[in-house]
Amino acid sequence: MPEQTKEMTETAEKPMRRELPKAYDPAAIEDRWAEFWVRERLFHVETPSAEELEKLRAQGNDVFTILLPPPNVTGRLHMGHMLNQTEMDILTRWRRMRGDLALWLPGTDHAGIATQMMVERQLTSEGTSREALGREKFVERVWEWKRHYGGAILEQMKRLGASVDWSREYFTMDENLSVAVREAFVRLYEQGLIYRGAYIVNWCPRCQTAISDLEVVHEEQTGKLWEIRYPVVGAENEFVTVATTRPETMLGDTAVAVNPLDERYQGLVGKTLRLPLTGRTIPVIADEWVKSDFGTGAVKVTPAHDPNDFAIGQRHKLAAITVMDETAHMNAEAGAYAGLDRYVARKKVLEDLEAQGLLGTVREHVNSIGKCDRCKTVVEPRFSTQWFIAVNKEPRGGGDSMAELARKAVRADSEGKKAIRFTPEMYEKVYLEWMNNIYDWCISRQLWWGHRIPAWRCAACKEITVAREDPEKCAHCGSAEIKQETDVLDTWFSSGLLPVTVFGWPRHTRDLDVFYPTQLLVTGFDILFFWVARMIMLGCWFSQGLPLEDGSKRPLGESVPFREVYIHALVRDADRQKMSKTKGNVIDPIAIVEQYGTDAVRFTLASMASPGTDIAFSEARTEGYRAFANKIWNAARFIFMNVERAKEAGIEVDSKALGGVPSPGADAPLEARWIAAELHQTVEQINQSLSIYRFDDAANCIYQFFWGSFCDWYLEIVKLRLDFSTASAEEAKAALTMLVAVFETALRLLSPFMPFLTEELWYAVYEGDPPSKSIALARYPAQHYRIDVRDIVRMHMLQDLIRVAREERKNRGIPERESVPMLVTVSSERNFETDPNTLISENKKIIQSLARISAIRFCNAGDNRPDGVNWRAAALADIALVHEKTIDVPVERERLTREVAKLEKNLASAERQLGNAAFLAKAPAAVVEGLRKQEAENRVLLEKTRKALEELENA
RNA sequence: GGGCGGUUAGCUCAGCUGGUUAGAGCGCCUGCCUUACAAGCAGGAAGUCGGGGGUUCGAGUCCCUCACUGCCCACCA
Repeated sequence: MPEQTKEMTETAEKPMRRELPKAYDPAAIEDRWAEFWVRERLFHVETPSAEELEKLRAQGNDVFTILLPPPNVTGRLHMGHMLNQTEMDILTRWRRMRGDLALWLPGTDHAGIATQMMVERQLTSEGTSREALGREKFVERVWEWKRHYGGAILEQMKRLGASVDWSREYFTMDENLSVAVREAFVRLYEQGLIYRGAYIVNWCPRCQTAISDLEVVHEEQTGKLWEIRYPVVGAENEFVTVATTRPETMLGDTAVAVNPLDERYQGLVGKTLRLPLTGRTIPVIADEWVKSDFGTGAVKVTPAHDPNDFAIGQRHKLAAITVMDETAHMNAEAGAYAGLDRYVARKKVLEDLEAQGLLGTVREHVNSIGKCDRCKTVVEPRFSTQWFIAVNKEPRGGGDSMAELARKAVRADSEGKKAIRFTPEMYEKVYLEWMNNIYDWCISRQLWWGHRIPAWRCAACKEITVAREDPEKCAHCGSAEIKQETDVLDTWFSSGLLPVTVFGWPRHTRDLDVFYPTQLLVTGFDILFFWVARMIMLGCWFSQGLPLEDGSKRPLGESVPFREVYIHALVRDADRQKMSKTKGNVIDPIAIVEQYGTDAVRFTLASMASPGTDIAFSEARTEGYRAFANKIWNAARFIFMNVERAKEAGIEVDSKALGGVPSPGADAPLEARWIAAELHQTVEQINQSLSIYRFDDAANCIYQFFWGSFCDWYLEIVKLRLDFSTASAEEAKAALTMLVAVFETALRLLSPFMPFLTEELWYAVYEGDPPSKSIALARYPAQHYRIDVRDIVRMHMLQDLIRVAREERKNRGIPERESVPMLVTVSSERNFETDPNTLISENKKIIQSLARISAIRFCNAGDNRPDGVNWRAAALADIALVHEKTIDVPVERERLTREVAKLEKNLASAERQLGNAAFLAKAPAAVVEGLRKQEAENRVLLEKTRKALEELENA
């Protein structure tokens, strides 16, 4: 650790001296600030009283609540988290600085399967197992693990400076949240919307639990389609040939189905077949689901192992024979195959069929197979008893189903208003499409880690008792022989309730009144259905019963869990590949942060976060933004250096000028009025961009302002004003004050994007004693200075003149350090807001300094215009540099020729349009006018350039 | 099988409801250690906006079509 850093750490409160190191070293400051923000509870939000709230609203502000999508307790921070958090932090800091009551709520999710797997792995390495421990001990063990390692990701988040209210941190298995989850379950059960039943569900044989449709990922695979001949009973040489991709399941067949209209099988329906390898007999049935043109047109029906077959089985009252156990090994029903893994059994079944001559044609066949999202094991459809939420069922007594309510929340109402707005809007359609086709949600999981289902089964009457408090006896027959359901709830059930439960639901709390609905949800599309959709369903459902503050019934618009959803992109690697552990291309944000600094990484993500496109994270970009941070740092060094120098000369910056938005008067020099105008435009644009989640626009805008305008031009010009040998004390003081004020404003503007750097420099601006504890609590700049566009035009003219002069210097090979005289002929043909002569004279020093000109001589009206100089046309005037070195004729010829060609092309296009009567008649006046002006300018420029080329040839 | 995106400079991406000569960063070329910054400064080269057709006074922008590419959803054995 460098000496200075060490010293800073020791005096953490007021560490900012003005002797800043030459290069910005984020590592030297970031930890200190991250810790400071947490320790000082800077982002803690006290629930406001009614009066406070009223006051807040009276000033045009409001409550801004945002919920952190809770990462898994098992999680480590990845780039996706960092993008997500950066966006939320930018918005939260921005809203907070604008005066809103900004509450960002953090927490973690218990993540049922993931966490259980983690601990089970640990147990395995210790030579024991979940089963050996028993349920109670195992759960205690998971809690222990959670206490130990569960905070990792939030610690990383603290380090990144996320401005969340840590005092409100929650965990989805906290006591109060568990009570709420149980309440929600009981209510839904009482409303008849949670039911228990035996159906085919997706089963992961490795995790040994049911999983929902969403947790199954489909993959295309080339497999085989086998034809198997089933002999017809009573007709020795007759067969029905079925086609299947899963021959091993034939052991559980209870029928063969054909389409009722299929002529090939007309006579067979109703007949009996002998199921090979088992000897069982099964009927041939007719069902319209069967497609005659697929395979052989005859389908084996295995109700216990396929959802379609299950449906057929229901229609035809077929038995369901389960031939596999929960680990996907064949069970006793599979006879000789019992104990075999499903794929081993498949091989054996095929061999045996082959041996009996019952195997027909084998074809290649592409189909998609479902795999467990978590462990990629092939999912086995399994017939089992599970708990479901009836999302499409209307509640007793009428009303909308959960799904319908969730659709209404997103669809525009009759007045075109939407209770929840998606950005990008496209996701609204995706969401509705899904919600339109939603099936009942399987919420039971055969795990030990999670919210245990509050249902008890009576041994005596077999009835189920669901209760808020653990019951002692059966609610139906009074028997004490009751046992609690062993299953736990899907993790997403509890996280789907978060928007209400974090504020104390089911109790009607003041927090709910104040903070619900939350304003915004920022998340990736990957959990649109898992979480976003479930929150909308459950949030709308349960909050409808909560009256508003004034006691009135809560309308849908106030029932939604959030008013807006911003869906961000996926972070990919530099080659647009999805980051994954197996590919080994995962970029660890912490490693990048350590290398470039948090601010640079945040800025990278923000600047690349344009809606709709994935982010190909490139380190080159981050390197660029580290340079940007360094640029800001050095601008600060320059400013502080001048502040100190001025102090020595008895000039003090007027500190009253700081904290607002600089607004120079009409008597201020051009560059001051110009930079103020630019700053104000930047402020306006950033506020606008952030309000529509255009982080990229906002970031680019401030980058452009700070580097392109403030550093490249304003700082260079202001050096002149701070030169005490030529500038008056008054002039210097005004310039310095303006300089510091613009810089201070820029820091506040930049703060949501780069909180660390700006905090450090902001403290330094105020010599360690700023007006508030943190820049994050200062006011965000707002646009209110009346910009004079003419100042911007004037400055652009000067800049253009300087650029042309610089270019000419290069062309003539004038050494960088040498100053040369410049001749100027003002173009009287063109019309400017200010007389060009005046503009140039008044800003002579600027031109001289920035273009390294020793003296400017006006050669207007053709007088004293010397021969042998090379005239160049700038917008404001023609200029020539006096230098003995001759120009490089071939190079200059090429340049001029190119220039002429370009101008000719432009002119031709303008002329063509202006000669078009239809254009003149139909185009708006401003467009025509603009084109005319441009045409005139082009004509003059072309003439001059042609002449220059001619002179070059003659010389 | 449905649906939704994307295709603009060598690379990564902007370009709002069609309007004057299509932008940025990185990279590249040239010259500079100019007393804030070589993580810098100054200057420069570079695009027939995926192909084709249409609407329009005017198309990167709207429509049709084709190609390539990515993603989401789906119970065809």
